[in-house]
Amino acid sequence: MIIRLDMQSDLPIYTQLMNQIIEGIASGELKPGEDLPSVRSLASDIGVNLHTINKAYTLLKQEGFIQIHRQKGVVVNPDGMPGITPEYEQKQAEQFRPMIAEAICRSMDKERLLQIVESLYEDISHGEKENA
Amino acid sequence: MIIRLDMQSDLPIYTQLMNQIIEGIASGELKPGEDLPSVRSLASDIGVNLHTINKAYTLLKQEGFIQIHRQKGVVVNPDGMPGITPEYEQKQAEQFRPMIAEAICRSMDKERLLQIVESLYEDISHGEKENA
DNA sequence: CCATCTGTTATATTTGTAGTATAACAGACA
DNA sequence: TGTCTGTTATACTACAAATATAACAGATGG
Repeated sequence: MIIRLDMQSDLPIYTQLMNQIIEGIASGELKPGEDLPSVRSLASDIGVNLHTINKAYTLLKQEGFIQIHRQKGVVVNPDGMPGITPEYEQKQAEQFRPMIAEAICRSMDKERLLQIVESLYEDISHGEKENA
Repeated sequence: MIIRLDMQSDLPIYTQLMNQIIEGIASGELKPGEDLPSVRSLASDIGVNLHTINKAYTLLKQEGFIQIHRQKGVVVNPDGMPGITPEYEQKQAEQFRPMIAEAICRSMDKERLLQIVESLYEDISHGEKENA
C-alpha cells in the first residue's frame, strides 16, 4: 500500500490518509483482516507526526473501517465494512449536492455526469478480479 | 433567495454561502443578470461579518459565476456560466473519488449510486420549468 | 454639492484546527 | 526484561475562519 501525500493540498494530511486507506479497501488492495502499519512506523515512513496518523486511524475506527487492538496493532475490519446507514445516506447526499449543483451550473448533461460517476466507480473497483 | 446557515457545520460560512448561491443558479431561482444583495446588506441580514460575504463573492467571481461592479453591485454573470474546463473536470474527479470509494466500501451497488446521483440532479434542477 | 450607496483595502484580534515535538503510561510478547 | 503496540497528556507553532473597525474611491440621486 503506497501512500501518496500532497503537502500543497488544501486537504489535511489525516484526511488524505483516510481517503487513501478507504480507496485501498474499495479497490481490494486492502482486504478485511489485513494489517496496517503501526502509527509510529507509518509516521516515520511518510515523514509526519505520530499524532497525525493516530488521528486518521481513530476516525477510521469510529466509522468502522478498521479495528485497533491495544497491543497488537491496526487491521482492516475483519467483520466487514460498515453498511449503508441512514446517517451515511444523509452525509453522502450533503456532500454530493453542491458538486452536482455546480455541474448543473456548468451545463453538464445528466448523462455525462452519470457517465463520469460510473467511470470513477469502475476505475476504483478496478480490474482486480480476485473472486476467491 | 433564502440563505440558510448552519453555524455548527464543519463547512466554513463562506463555503456554505457559495454552495447555496451556486445551487440557486442551478435551480433557476437565480437567473443570469439578476442582482445579488450588497455585501453589507446580506451581512446584516444573516448576521455575519461583511468580510465573510465578501470572501464568498470574491471566490464566486474568480470562478466566473458572478460579476462584481465597483459601485453598482453584484449580479449573476449575465454572460452565462463558466463551462466545463479541464481544470474543472480534474477538480470534480478529485472531489468525487473519495466519496465513491466510500460508497464502494459500504457495498453500494453502482446502480444505486447512479440512482442517487440522478435523483439529486433532478431534485436540484427541479420542476421550475420556466421556458421563456 | 453633498450625503449615501457600492466594492475595496488595511489592521488587529479572537478562536479553532492542523501539525509537530516530547514525554510518559499500560499491556503484550519474545 | 527489553521492546513493541496503542493511548494520553502537554505545549507549541502555524494558519484559516470570522469578527470588528476604519478608511478610501467611485458612482448616483436629491
